[in-house]
Amino acid sequence: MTEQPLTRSEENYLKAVYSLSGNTDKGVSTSDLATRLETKASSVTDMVQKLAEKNLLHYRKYQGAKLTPGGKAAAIQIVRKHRLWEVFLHEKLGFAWDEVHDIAEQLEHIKSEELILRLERFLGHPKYDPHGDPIPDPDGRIQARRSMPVSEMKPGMEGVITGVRDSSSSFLQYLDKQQLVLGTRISVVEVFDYDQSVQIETADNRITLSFDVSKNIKVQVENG
Amino acid sequence: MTEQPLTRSEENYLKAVYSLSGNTDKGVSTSDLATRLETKASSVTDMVQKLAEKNLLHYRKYQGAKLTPGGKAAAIQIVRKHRLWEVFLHEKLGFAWDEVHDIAEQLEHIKSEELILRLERFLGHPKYDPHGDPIPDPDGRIQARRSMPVSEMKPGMEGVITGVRDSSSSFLQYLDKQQLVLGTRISVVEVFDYDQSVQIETADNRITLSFDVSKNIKVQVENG
DNA sequence: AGATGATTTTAGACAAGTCTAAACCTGTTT
DNA sequence: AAACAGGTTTAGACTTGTCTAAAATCATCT
Ligand SMILES: [Mn+2]
Ligand SMILES: [Mn+2]
Ligand SMILES: [Mn+2]
Ligand SMILES: [Mn+2]
Repeated sequence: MTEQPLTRSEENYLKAVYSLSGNTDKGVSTSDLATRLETKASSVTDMVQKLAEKNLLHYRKYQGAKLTPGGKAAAIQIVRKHRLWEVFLHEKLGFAWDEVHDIAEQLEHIKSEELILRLERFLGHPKYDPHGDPIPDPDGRIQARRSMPVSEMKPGMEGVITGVRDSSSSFLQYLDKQQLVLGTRISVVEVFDYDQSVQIETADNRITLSFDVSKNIKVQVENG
Repeated sequence: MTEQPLTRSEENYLKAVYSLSGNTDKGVSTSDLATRLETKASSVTDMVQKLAEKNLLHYRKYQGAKLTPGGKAAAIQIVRKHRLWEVFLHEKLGFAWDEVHDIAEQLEHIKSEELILRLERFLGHPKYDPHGDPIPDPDGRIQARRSMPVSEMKPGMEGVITGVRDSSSSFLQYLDKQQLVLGTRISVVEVFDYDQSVQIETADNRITLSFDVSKNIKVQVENG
Protein backbone atom coordinates (compact mmCIF):
# COMPACT_ATOMS: atom_id res chain seq x y z
CA MET A 1 0.00 0.00 0.00
CA THR A 2 2.88 2.37 0.68
CA GLU A 3 6.01 2.88 -1.38
CA GLN A 4 4.81 1.95 -4.82
CA PRO A 5 7.47 2.81 -7.35
CA LEU A 6 6.53 5.92 -9.28
CA THR A 7 6.88 6.39 -13.01
CA ARG A 8 8.81 9.29 -14.41
CA SER A 9 5.56 10.98 -15.38
CA GLU A 10 4.06 10.56 -11.95
CA GLU A 11 7.18 12.04 -10.39
CA ASN A 12 7.03 15.01 -12.72
CA TYR A 13 3.40 15.65 -11.86
CA LEU A 14 4.06 15.49 -8.12
CA LYS A 15 7.00 17.85 -8.46
CA ALA A 16 4.89 20.26 -10.47
CA VAL A 17 2.08 20.25 -7.92
CA TYR A 18 4.63 20.80 -5.19
CA SER A 19 6.31 23.72 -6.87
CA LEU A 20 3.06 25.37 -7.95
CA SER A 21 1.62 25.06 -4.45
CA GLY A 22 4.15 27.43 -2.97
CA ASN A 23 3.20 28.15 0.62
CA THR A 24 -0.50 28.26 -0.01
CA ASP A 25 -2.92 25.57 1.06
CA LYS A 26 -4.99 25.85 -2.08
CA GLY A 27 -5.38 23.29 -4.80
CA VAL A 28 -3.32 23.68 -7.95
CA SER A 29 -5.44 24.17 -11.03
CA THR A 30 -5.50 21.77 -13.93
CA SER A 31 -4.52 24.45 -16.40
CA ASP A 32 -1.58 25.65 -14.33
CA LEU A 33 -0.31 22.10 -14.23
CA ALA A 34 -0.86 21.73 -17.95
CA THR A 35 1.17 24.86 -18.62
CA ARG A 36 3.98 23.83 -16.31
CA LEU A 37 4.19 20.30 -17.68
CA GLU A 38 3.78 21.40 -21.28
CA THR A 39 0.85 19.12 -21.77
CA LYS A 40 -2.93 19.40 -22.18
CA ALA A 41 -5.50 19.93 -19.48
CA SER A 42 -7.22 16.65 -20.32
CA SER A 43 -3.99 14.76 -19.77
CA VAL A 44 -3.57 16.46 -16.42
CA THR A 45 -7.05 15.46 -15.33
CA ASP A 46 -6.33 11.83 -16.13
CA MET A 47 -3.06 11.76 -14.26
CA VAL A 48 -4.33 13.72 -11.32
CA GLN A 49 -7.14 11.21 -10.90
CA LYS A 50 -4.66 8.38 -11.01
CA LEU A 51 -2.43 10.00 -8.39
CA ALA A 52 -5.45 10.65 -6.18
CA GLU A 53 -6.29 6.96 -6.50
CA LYS A 54 -2.81 6.22 -5.17
CA ASN A 55 -3.30 8.61 -2.27
CA LEU A 56 -0.53 10.88 -3.42
CA LEU A 57 -2.83 13.85 -3.74
CA HIS A 58 -6.29 15.08 -2.86
CA TYR A 59 -8.51 15.82 -5.77
CA ARG A 60 -12.07 16.87 -6.14
CA LYS A 61 -13.46 17.69 -9.54
CA TYR A 62 -13.03 21.31 -10.49
CA GLN A 63 -11.20 22.00 -7.21
CA GLY A 64 -7.64 21.35 -8.29
CA ALA A 65 -4.97 19.10 -6.78
CA LYS A 66 -3.30 19.20 -3.38
CA LEU A 67 -0.50 16.94 -2.19
CA THR A 68 -1.15 14.46 0.59
CA PRO A 69 1.62 14.01 3.15
CA GLY A 70 2.83 11.01 1.16
CA GLY A 71 2.73 12.94 -2.09
CA LYS A 72 4.58 15.83 -0.57
CA ALA A 73 7.28 13.56 0.80
CA ALA A 74 7.71 11.99 -2.63
CA ALA A 75 7.88 15.40 -4.30
CA ILE A 76 10.52 16.61 -1.87
CA GLN A 77 12.66 13.57 -2.51
CA ILE A 78 12.65 14.37 -6.21
CA VAL A 79 13.54 18.00 -5.53
CA ARG A 80 16.35 16.76 -3.30
CA LYS A 81 17.73 14.55 -6.03
CA HIS A 82 17.39 17.30 -8.62
CA ARG A 83 19.34 19.79 -6.55
CA LEU A 84 22.07 17.38 -5.52
CA TRP A 85 22.63 16.45 -9.14
CA GLU A 86 22.76 20.13 -10.04
CA VAL A 87 25.50 20.64 -7.48
CA PHE A 88 27.40 17.69 -8.92
CA LEU A 89 27.11 18.99 -12.46
CA HIS A 90 28.21 22.48 -11.45
CA GLU A 91 30.87 21.79 -8.83
CA LYS A 92 32.40 18.59 -10.13
CA LEU A 93 31.82 18.65 -13.86
CA GLY A 94 32.13 22.40 -14.35
CA PHE A 95 28.80 23.07 -16.03
CA ALA A 96 27.62 26.69 -15.81
CA TRP A 97 24.64 27.33 -13.56
CA ASP A 98 22.40 27.85 -16.54
CA GLU A 99 23.32 24.46 -18.03
CA VAL A 100 22.57 22.15 -15.13
CA HIS A 101 18.80 22.16 -14.97
CA ASP A 102 17.92 20.15 -18.05
CA ILE A 103 20.32 17.35 -17.29
CA ALA A 104 19.18 17.27 -13.66
CA GLU A 105 15.63 16.86 -14.94
CA GLN A 106 16.74 13.49 -16.25
CA LEU A 107 19.01 12.50 -13.39
CA GLU A 108 16.37 13.20 -10.74
CA HIS A 109 14.47 10.11 -11.87
CA ILE A 110 17.28 7.62 -11.26
CA LYS A 111 16.07 5.16 -8.65
CA SER A 112 18.52 4.47 -5.85
CA GLU A 113 18.35 5.81 -2.33
CA GLU A 114 21.91 4.65 -1.69
CA LEU A 115 23.15 6.54 -4.74
CA ILE A 116 21.78 9.81 -3.47
CA LEU A 117 23.13 9.33 0.03
CA ARG A 118 26.57 8.65 -1.38
CA LEU A 119 26.35 11.50 -3.84
CA GLU A 120 25.42 13.86 -1.03
CA ARG A 121 28.40 12.71 1.02
CA PHE A 122 30.70 12.97 -2.00
CA LEU A 123 29.57 16.56 -2.52
CA GLY A 124 30.24 17.40 1.13
CA HIS A 125 26.61 17.72 2.20
CA PRO A 126 25.88 20.92 0.33
CA LYS A 127 23.09 23.09 1.73
CA TYR A 128 22.18 24.90 -1.49
CA ASP A 129 22.11 24.17 -5.18
CA PRO A 130 23.78 26.36 -7.83
CA HIS A 131 20.71 28.60 -7.94
CA GLY A 132 20.68 29.15 -4.19
CA ASP A 133 17.77 26.81 -3.54
CA PRO A 134 17.96 24.74 -0.36
CA ILE A 135 18.62 21.01 -0.55
CA PRO A 136 16.20 18.91 1.54
CA ASP A 137 17.90 16.50 3.94
CA PRO A 138 17.36 12.74 3.60
CA ASP A 139 14.23 12.99 5.73
CA GLY A 140 12.80 15.76 3.60
CA ARG A 141 13.43 18.63 5.98
CA ILE A 142 14.15 21.92 4.27
CA GLN A 143 15.77 24.85 5.93
CA ALA A 144 14.76 27.89 3.98
CA ARG A 145 16.73 31.09 4.01
CA ARG A 146 14.86 34.28 4.64
CA SER A 147 15.52 36.55 1.77
CA MET A 148 13.75 39.23 -0.19
CA PRO A 149 13.69 40.18 -3.83
CA VAL A 150 15.74 43.23 -4.76
CA SER A 151 12.48 44.83 -5.87
CA GLU A 152 11.39 45.09 -2.23
CA MET A 153 14.58 46.68 -0.96
CA LYS A 154 14.69 50.36 -0.05
CA PRO A 155 17.50 52.74 -0.96
CA GLY A 156 20.43 52.28 1.39
CA MET A 157 19.72 48.64 2.18
CA GLU A 158 22.52 46.16 1.64
CA GLY A 159 22.74 42.42 1.32
CA VAL A 160 24.16 39.40 -0.45
CA ILE A 161 22.66 37.70 -3.47
CA THR A 162 21.56 34.24 -2.33
CA GLY A 163 19.26 33.05 -5.04
CA VAL A 164 17.08 33.60 -8.08
CA ARG A 165 13.39 33.24 -8.70
CA ASP A 166 13.89 32.48 -12.38
CA SER A 167 16.28 29.72 -13.40
CA SER A 168 15.89 30.20 -17.13
CA SER A 169 19.06 30.07 -19.10
CA SER A 170 18.57 33.55 -20.51
CA PHE A 171 18.13 35.12 -17.08
CA LEU A 172 21.11 33.33 -15.58
CA GLN A 173 23.30 34.31 -18.50
CA TYR A 174 22.19 37.90 -18.10
CA LEU A 175 23.27 37.79 -14.45
CA ASP A 176 26.62 36.31 -15.42
CA LYS A 177 27.16 39.16 -17.88
CA GLN A 178 26.37 41.71 -15.15
CA GLN A 179 28.65 39.81 -12.77
CA LEU A 180 25.79 39.27 -10.39
CA VAL A 181 26.65 35.80 -9.16
CA LEU A 182 25.55 34.17 -5.91
CA GLY A 183 27.44 35.69 -2.99
CA THR A 184 27.79 39.13 -4.55
CA ARG A 185 27.26 41.92 -2.04
CA ILE A 186 25.03 44.70 -3.30
CA SER A 187 23.48 47.87 -1.98
CA VAL A 188 20.53 49.76 -3.32
CA VAL A 189 21.37 53.25 -4.47
CA GLU A 190 18.07 54.42 -5.79
CA VAL A 191 14.64 53.18 -6.81
CA PHE A 192 13.03 54.97 -9.72
CA ASP A 193 9.35 55.56 -9.28
CA TYR A 194 8.82 55.90 -12.98
CA ASP A 195 9.36 52.24 -13.97
CA GLN A 196 10.27 50.66 -10.64
CA SER A 197 13.80 50.07 -11.87
CA VAL A 198 16.53 49.85 -9.24
CA GLN A 199 20.05 51.17 -9.27
CA ILE A 200 22.40 49.00 -7.28
CA GLU A 201 26.05 49.13 -6.42
CA THR A 202 28.51 46.26 -6.15
CA ALA A 203 32.19 46.32 -5.23
CA ASP A 204 33.01 46.97 -8.88
CA ASN A 205 29.99 48.48 -10.58
CA ARG A 206 26.82 50.45 -10.61
CA ILE A 207 24.04 48.73 -12.47
CA THR A 208 20.44 49.57 -13.16
CA LEU A 209 18.05 46.66 -12.99
CA SER A 210 14.60 46.59 -14.54
CA PHE A 211 11.70 45.77 -12.25
CA ASP A 212 11.41 42.35 -13.85
CA VAL A 213 15.02 41.59 -13.11
CA SER A 214 14.91 42.99 -9.59
CA LYS A 215 11.92 40.78 -8.75
CA ASN A 216 13.90 37.71 -9.67
CA ILE A 217 17.04 38.27 -7.62
CA LYS A 218 16.84 37.15 -3.99
CA VAL A 219 18.97 38.90 -1.41
CA GLN A 220 19.70 38.13 2.20
CA VAL A 221 19.60 41.50 3.81
CA GLU A 222 21.84 42.44 6.71
CA ASN A 223 19.95 42.15 9.99
CA GLY A 224 18.51 45.58 10.52
CA MET B 1 17.04 10.68 -41.33
CA THR B 2 20.04 10.14 -39.06
CA GLU B 3 20.29 10.73 -35.31
CA GLN B 4 16.75 10.07 -34.22
CA PRO B 5 16.61 10.01 -30.46
CA LEU B 6 16.29 6.48 -29.18
CA THR B 7 13.96 5.34 -26.44
CA ARG B 8 15.28 3.51 -23.41
CA SER B 9 13.87 0.27 -24.77
CA GLU B 10 15.45 0.72 -28.16
CA GLU B 11 18.80 1.40 -26.51
CA ASN B 12 18.51 -1.73 -24.42
CA TYR B 13 17.74 -3.83 -27.47
CA LEU B 14 20.70 -2.43 -29.40
CA LYS B 15 23.02 -3.05 -26.48
CA ALA B 16 21.74 -6.61 -26.15
CA VAL B 17 22.27 -7.33 -29.84
CA TYR B 18 25.74 -5.87 -29.57
CA SER B 19 26.75 -7.89 -26.57
CA LEU B 20 25.25 -11.13 -27.84
CA SER B 21 26.95 -10.71 -31.22
CA GLY B 22 30.41 -11.09 -29.72
CA ASN B 23 32.94 -11.28 -32.52
CA THR B 24 30.78 -13.34 -34.81
CA ASP B 25 29.12 -12.01 -37.92
CA LYS B 26 25.98 -14.03 -37.37
CA GLY B 27 22.55 -12.75 -36.53
CA VAL B 28 21.40 -12.85 -32.93
CA SER B 29 18.39 -15.09 -32.42
CA THR B 30 15.07 -13.83 -31.22
CA SER B 31 15.06 -16.21 -28.29
CA ASP B 32 18.54 -15.24 -27.13
CA LEU B 33 17.45 -11.62 -27.13
CA ALA B 34 14.28 -12.51 -25.26
CA THR B 35 16.29 -14.30 -22.59
CA ARG B 36 18.78 -11.49 -22.23
CA LEU B 37 16.15 -8.77 -22.08
CA GLU B 38 13.86 -10.80 -19.84
CA THR B 39 10.99 -10.44 -22.25
CA LYS B 40 9.06 -12.63 -24.68
CA ALA B 41 10.08 -13.68 -28.16
CA SER B 42 7.04 -11.98 -29.66
CA SER B 43 8.04 -8.69 -28.10
CA VAL B 44 11.52 -9.07 -29.51
CA THR B 45 10.18 -9.68 -33.00
CA ASP B 46 8.15 -6.49 -32.82
CA MET B 47 11.02 -4.35 -31.63
CA VAL B 48 13.54 -5.87 -33.96
CA GLN B 49 11.28 -5.06 -36.89
CA LYS B 50 10.98 -1.51 -35.68
CA LEU B 51 14.72 -1.10 -35.33
CA ALA B 52 15.25 -2.58 -38.78
CA GLU B 53 12.80 0.01 -40.08
CA LYS B 54 15.04 2.67 -38.56
CA ASN B 55 18.11 1.15 -40.18
CA LEU B 56 19.69 0.31 -36.88
CA LEU B 57 19.85 -3.37 -37.64
CA HIS B 58 19.46 -5.88 -40.44
CA TYR B 59 16.65 -8.31 -40.05
CA ARG B 60 15.22 -11.04 -42.17
CA LYS B 61 12.49 -13.23 -40.83
CA TYR B 62 13.79 -16.26 -38.99
CA GLN B 63 17.39 -15.11 -39.59
CA GLY B 64 17.98 -13.11 -36.43
CA ALA B 65 19.21 -9.56 -36.00
CA LYS B 66 22.54 -7.99 -36.92
CA LEU B 67 23.60 -4.43 -36.16
CA THR B 68 24.09 -1.99 -39.02
CA PRO B 69 27.06 0.38 -38.71
CA GLY B 70 24.69 2.98 -37.29
CA GLY B 71 23.22 0.54 -34.83
CA LYS B 72 26.64 -0.61 -33.74
CA ALA B 73 27.78 2.96 -33.18
CA ALA B 74 24.70 3.63 -31.07
CA ALA B 75 25.24 0.46 -29.05
CA ILE B 76 28.86 1.34 -28.38
CA GLN B 77 27.89 4.78 -27.14
CA ILE B 78 25.59 3.19 -24.61
CA VAL B 79 28.29 0.79 -23.50
CA ARG B 80 30.64 3.74 -23.18
CA LYS B 81 28.19 5.59 -20.97
CA HIS B 82 27.48 2.51 -18.89
CA ARG B 83 31.13 1.88 -18.17
CA LEU B 84 32.00 5.50 -17.43
CA TRP B 85 29.16 5.67 -14.93
CA GLU B 86 30.36 2.44 -13.37
CA VAL B 87 33.78 4.01 -12.87
CA PHE B 88 32.16 7.05 -11.29
CA LEU B 89 30.08 4.95 -8.92
CA HIS B 90 33.05 2.84 -7.92
CA GLU B 91 35.88 5.36 -7.81
CA LYS B 92 34.07 8.46 -6.65
CA LEU B 93 31.10 7.21 -4.68
CA GLY B 94 32.74 4.12 -3.24
CA PHE B 95 30.27 1.50 -4.43
CA ALA B 96 31.66 -2.04 -4.54
CA TRP B 97 32.24 -3.49 -8.00
CA ASP B 98 29.25 -5.76 -7.61
CA GLU B 99 26.93 -2.86 -6.83
CA VAL B 100 27.55 -0.59 -9.77
CA HIS B 101 25.91 -2.42 -12.64
CA ASP B 102 22.24 -1.95 -11.81
CA ILE B 103 22.55 1.77 -11.23
CA ALA B 104 24.64 2.17 -14.38
CA GLU B 105 21.82 0.44 -16.27
CA GLN B 106 19.73 3.47 -15.44
CA LEU B 107 22.39 6.13 -15.86
CA GLU B 108 23.43 4.88 -19.30
CA HIS B 109 20.18 6.25 -20.72
CA ILE B 110 20.71 9.86 -19.68
CA LYS B 111 20.83 11.96 -22.82
CA SER B 112 23.71 14.42 -22.98
CA GLU B 113 26.85 14.11 -25.03
CA GLU B 114 28.42 16.97 -23.11
CA LEU B 115 27.71 15.28 -19.79
CA ILE B 116 29.61 12.18 -20.80
CA LEU B 117 32.58 14.10 -22.15
CA ARG B 118 32.82 16.04 -18.91
CA LEU B 119 32.32 12.94 -16.81
CA GLU B 120 35.11 11.20 -18.70
CA ARG B 121 37.45 14.14 -18.12
CA PHE B 122 36.46 14.32 -14.44
CA LEU B 123 37.31 10.64 -14.06
CA GLY B 124 40.72 11.15 -15.68
CA HIS B 125 39.95 9.38 -18.94
CA PRO B 126 39.82 5.88 -17.49
CA LYS B 127 40.61 3.03 -19.89
CA TYR B 128 38.72 0.29 -18.06
CA ASP B 129 35.63 -0.06 -15.95
CA PRO B 130 35.54 -1.70 -12.49
CA HIS B 131 35.14 -5.13 -14.11
CA GLY B 132 38.11 -4.67 -16.39
CA ASP B 133 36.07 -3.99 -19.51
CA PRO B 134 37.47 -1.39 -21.91
CA ILE B 135 35.80 1.99 -22.22
CA PRO B 136 35.16 3.07 -25.83
CA ASP B 137 36.53 6.50 -26.71
CA PRO B 138 34.18 9.30 -27.81
CA ASP B 139 34.36 8.05 -31.40
CA GLY B 140 33.50 4.54 -30.41
CA ARG B 141 36.97 3.03 -30.75
CA ILE B 142 37.68 0.21 -28.33
CA GLN B 143 41.11 -1.04 -27.49
CA ALA B 144 40.70 -4.55 -26.24
CA ARG B 145 43.22 -6.25 -24.02
CA ARG B 146 44.38 -9.70 -25.00
CA SER B 147 43.68 -11.95 -22.12
CA MET B 148 42.72 -15.55 -21.53
CA PRO B 149 40.46 -17.23 -19.02
CA VAL B 150 42.22 -19.01 -16.19
CA SER B 151 40.65 -22.21 -17.48
CA GLU B 152 42.95 -22.08 -20.52
CA MET B 153 46.17 -21.54 -18.61
CA LYS B 154 48.69 -24.37 -18.22
CA PRO B 155 50.51 -25.18 -15.00
CA GLY B 156 53.40 -22.81 -14.46
CA MET B 157 51.86 -19.91 -16.36
CA GLU B 158 51.56 -16.58 -14.56
CA GLY B 159 49.62 -13.41 -15.11
CA VAL B 160 47.51 -10.64 -13.69
CA ILE B 161 43.75 -10.68 -13.29
CA THR B 162 42.38 -8.05 -15.67
CA GLY B 163 38.71 -8.83 -15.93
CA VAL B 164 35.75 -11.11 -15.46
CA ARG B 165 33.35 -12.78 -17.88
CA ASP B 166 30.53 -12.80 -15.35
CA SER B 167 29.56 -9.58 -13.61
CA SER B 168 26.88 -11.07 -11.42
CA SER B 169 26.86 -9.89 -7.87
CA SER B 170 27.30 -13.39 -6.50
CA PHE B 171 30.38 -14.08 -8.62
CA LEU B 172 32.00 -10.75 -7.81
CA GLN B 173 31.36 -11.21 -4.12
CA TYR B 174 32.91 -14.66 -4.30
CA LEU B 175 36.04 -13.15 -5.86
CA ASP B 176 36.17 -10.50 -3.13
CA LYS B 177 36.03 -13.21 -0.48
CA GLN B 178 38.90 -15.05 -2.17
CA GLN B 179 40.80 -11.78 -2.46
CA LEU B 180 40.93 -12.13 -6.22
CA VAL B 181 40.53 -8.52 -7.24
CA LEU B 182 41.61 -6.90 -10.49
CA GLY B 183 45.37 -6.55 -10.57
CA THR B 184 46.07 -9.63 -8.49
CA ARG B 185 49.03 -11.63 -9.81
CA ILE B 186 48.42 -15.34 -9.95
CA SER B 187 50.21 -18.41 -11.16
CA VAL B 188 48.73 -21.77 -12.01
CA VAL B 189 50.01 -24.58 -9.81
CA GLU B 190 48.03 -27.49 -11.11
CA VAL B 191 45.06 -28.37 -13.27
CA PHE B 192 43.04 -31.38 -12.15
CA ASP B 193 41.92 -33.57 -15.01
CA TYR B 194 39.11 -35.01 -12.95
CA ASP B 195 36.87 -31.91 -12.82
CA GLN B 196 38.96 -29.31 -14.64
CA SER B 197 39.45 -27.39 -11.43
CA VAL B 198 42.56 -25.26 -11.15
CA GLN B 199 44.83 -24.65 -8.24
CA ILE B 200 46.35 -21.19 -8.30
CA GLU B 201 48.78 -19.31 -6.14
CA THR B 202 48.72 -15.64 -5.21
CA ALA B 203 51.16 -13.67 -3.10
CA ASP B 204 49.23 -14.72 -0.01
CA ASN B 205 47.26 -17.86 -0.78
CA ARG B 206 46.74 -21.08 -2.60
CA ILE B 207 43.19 -21.44 -3.86
CA THR B 208 41.41 -24.06 -5.87
CA LEU B 209 38.97 -22.75 -8.44
CA SER B 210 36.18 -24.76 -10.01
CA PHE B 211 36.09 -24.93 -13.79
CA ASP B 212 33.09 -22.61 -13.81
CA VAL B 213 34.97 -20.02 -11.83
CA SER B 214 38.19 -20.38 -13.80
CA LYS B 215 36.33 -19.81 -17.07
CA ASN B 216 35.08 -16.48 -15.78
CA ILE B 217 38.34 -14.93 -14.64
CA LYS B 218 40.36 -13.20 -17.36
CA VAL B 219 44.12 -12.98 -17.00
CA GLN B 220 46.73 -11.10 -18.94
CA VAL B 221 49.53 -13.61 -19.21
CA GLU B 222 53.17 -12.59 -19.21
CA ASN B 223 54.53 -12.40 -22.73
CA GLY B 224 55.92 -15.90 -23.43
C1' DA C 1 10.07 -36.84 -48.76
C1' DG C 2 7.34 -36.67 -44.62
C1' DA C 3 6.78 -36.19 -39.76
C1' DT C 4 8.14 -34.08 -35.52
C1' DG C 5 9.57 -30.57 -32.37
C1' DA C 6 11.53 -26.21 -31.52
C1' DT C 7 11.75 -21.55 -32.82
C1' DT C 8 9.73 -17.58 -34.69
C1' DT C 9 6.17 -14.70 -36.32
C1' DT C 10 1.49 -12.95 -36.37
C1' DA C 11 -2.96 -11.72 -34.46
C1' DG C 12 -5.27 -9.65 -31.05
C1' DA C 13 -5.26 -7.63 -26.59
C1' DC C 14 -3.87 -4.52 -22.83
C1' DA C 15 -1.81 -0.60 -19.81
C1' DA C 16 0.33 3.88 -19.72
C1' DG C 17 0.37 8.27 -21.25
C1' DT C 18 -0.95 11.38 -24.41
C1' DC C 19 -4.13 13.98 -27.72
C1' DT C 20 -8.56 16.34 -29.91
C1' DA C 21 -13.19 17.39 -29.71
C1' DA C 22 -17.28 17.56 -27.27
C1' DA C 23 -19.75 18.03 -23.04
C1' DC C 24 -19.85 19.87 -18.67
C1' DC C 25 -19.30 23.04 -14.52
C1' DT C 26 -18.61 27.61 -12.30
C1' DG C 27 -18.23 32.39 -11.52
C1' DT C 28 -19.55 36.65 -13.25
C1' DT C 29 -22.22 39.68 -15.96
C1' DT C 30 -26.41 41.10 -17.78
C1' DA D 1 -32.62 34.07 -13.50
C1' DA D 2 -30.41 33.52 -17.79
C1' DA D 3 -26.43 33.99 -20.56
C1' DC D 4 -21.73 33.99 -21.33
C1' DA D 5 -16.81 32.82 -21.04
C1' DG D 6 -13.25 30.18 -18.90
C1' DG D 7 -11.77 26.42 -17.16
C1' DT D 8 -12.42 21.38 -16.54
C1' DT D 9 -13.76 16.84 -17.43
C1' DT D 10 -15.19 13.06 -20.40
C1' DA D 11 -15.27 10.28 -24.60
C1' DG D 12 -12.85 8.24 -27.88
C1' DA D 13 -8.63 7.58 -30.23
C1' DC D 14 -3.57 6.86 -30.90
C1' DT D 15 1.38 5.26 -29.77
C1' DT D 16 4.68 2.49 -27.40
C1' DG D 17 5.91 -1.54 -25.46
C1' DT D 18 4.42 -5.48 -23.71
C1' DC D 19 1.75 -10.04 -23.35
C1' DT D 20 -0.78 -14.75 -24.66
C1' DA D 21 -2.30 -17.88 -27.96
C1' DA D 22 -2.34 -19.43 -32.53
C1' DA D 23 -0.18 -19.96 -36.97
C1' DA D 24 3.91 -20.36 -39.67
C1' DT D 25 8.50 -21.72 -40.57
C1' DC D 26 12.78 -24.15 -39.86
C1' DA D 27 15.85 -28.00 -38.58
C1' DT D 28 16.31 -32.63 -37.89
C1' DC D 29 15.37 -37.37 -37.98
C1' DT D 30 13.32 -41.29 -39.85
MN1 LIG E 1 16.67 22.93 -11.69
MN1 LIG F 1 18.23 24.57 -9.05
MN1 LIG G 1 27.70 -3.33 -16.10
MN1 LIG H 1 31.14 -3.25 -16.21
